[in-house]
Amino acid sequence: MSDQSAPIRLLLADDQALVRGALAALLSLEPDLTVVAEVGRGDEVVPTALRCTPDVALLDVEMPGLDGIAAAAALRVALPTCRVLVVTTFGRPGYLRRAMEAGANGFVVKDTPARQLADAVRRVHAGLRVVDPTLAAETLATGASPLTERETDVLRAARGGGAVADLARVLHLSEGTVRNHLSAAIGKTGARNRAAAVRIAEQNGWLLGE
Amino acid sequence: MSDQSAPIRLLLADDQALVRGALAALLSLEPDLTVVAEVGRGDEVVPTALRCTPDVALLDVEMPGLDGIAAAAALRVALPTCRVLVVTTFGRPGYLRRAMEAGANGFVVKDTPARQLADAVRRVHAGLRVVDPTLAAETLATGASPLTERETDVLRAARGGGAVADLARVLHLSEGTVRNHLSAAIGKTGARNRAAAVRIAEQNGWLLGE
DNA sequence: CCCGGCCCCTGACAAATGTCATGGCGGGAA
DNA sequence: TTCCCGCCATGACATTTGTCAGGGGCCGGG
Repeated sequence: MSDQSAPIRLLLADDQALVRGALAALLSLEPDLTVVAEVGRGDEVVPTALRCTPDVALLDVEMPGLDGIAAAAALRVALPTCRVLVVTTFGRPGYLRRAMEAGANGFVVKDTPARQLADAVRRVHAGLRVVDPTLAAETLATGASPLTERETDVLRAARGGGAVADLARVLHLSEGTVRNHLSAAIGKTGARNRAAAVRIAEQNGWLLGE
Repeated sequence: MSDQSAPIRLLLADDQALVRGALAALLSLEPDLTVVAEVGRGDEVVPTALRCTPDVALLDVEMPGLDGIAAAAALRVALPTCRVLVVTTFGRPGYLRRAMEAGANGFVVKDTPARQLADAVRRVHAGLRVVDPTLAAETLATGASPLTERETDVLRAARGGGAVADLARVLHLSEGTVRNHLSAAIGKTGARNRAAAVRIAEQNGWLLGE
């Protein structure tokens, strides 16, 4: 397709070097695609993109430095001509929502067939939106996070498995306040446990952002 | 290398279709390697291998049906001529240990550079062992799991975040017994929490096997 | 044979956790 | 402005959790 025009320039961002390289190999098989840059950290996306001016950036969500959603948002303002395709391991409903709000043009889960990736890239480059339909439905069903900002903070801090006293110290809050927020989060998630609440919130992608 | 002899036949097992396909593309670039089969589930490894008779099998650890370690062990007896290279996302010390005990010939983490993968495959095919040196050291340091079988069971069941009563029901144990096992596990892991104990055990790869 | 390890259970206790009622503070919507 | 609503905080309470000290039964090695 369109072999006569200039190839689509790609930037790959994934923290696992092996899959990064493998994706590069896969996409390089297509004559109309070229990988012009690869990075392994979220905070390298914008600097590298400014240097290499890719047409499309493929961003993983789970990355050190800066998560893929935040990187997408930053890239949006730094290089508006560059389309963003988020490629992630987990089909967390919240991820899709956040990615779209951050201005991503497409969202692909890593267990879609390999052949479809190149098409997704072309679609995104053409200005179309690409979204996994199953995931889209699930996202609509799950809805946005019911958690308040502090509740999210507390839940995030609780992931490590620390006691209330620890969380209070880290968050500069009273122990009672922490317990209140936790209780609220437990109620909203429908869990009966702090641990279960963390798990549920995580699965829904409500705990993004460090 | 050795373009004149028959190419090395490969089987790929990874639950994420995209990385599976990408790895296939990457390895197919090498003239002396051929991908003869791809599967997305652990329990498909042996049947497919018997049909396709690969020389080397690349197995992910996290897979539905059967984890990569168990698949490696099964493959070992079903098709002894086939070498096994475990390729995994997480450098859990316990994974490496278990993989070696299961008869794997090599162990590669997914954030090693892409170029090294083909070499690893060739080394394994030549009968050599391939192991990430950093991870090997860490494995030696961490040692085998100190957890007893029941302690492991209880900890596994506790991942969901259920209360003691729930675990007791699932495991057909008294609540007191569950608490005792949990307490022991907490002590051995050095945690001060059930949740933290689960986290630590998981990170060390002590919770494998459904 | 006896000892030690693992397993299962009991009962009791201290500590952590989850819930509730209550109240003050601030900002945004009606 | 008034009235929510989120946020922070207290204190009190019931429940859950983690710990400890027991007690049995089953093995396998010294």
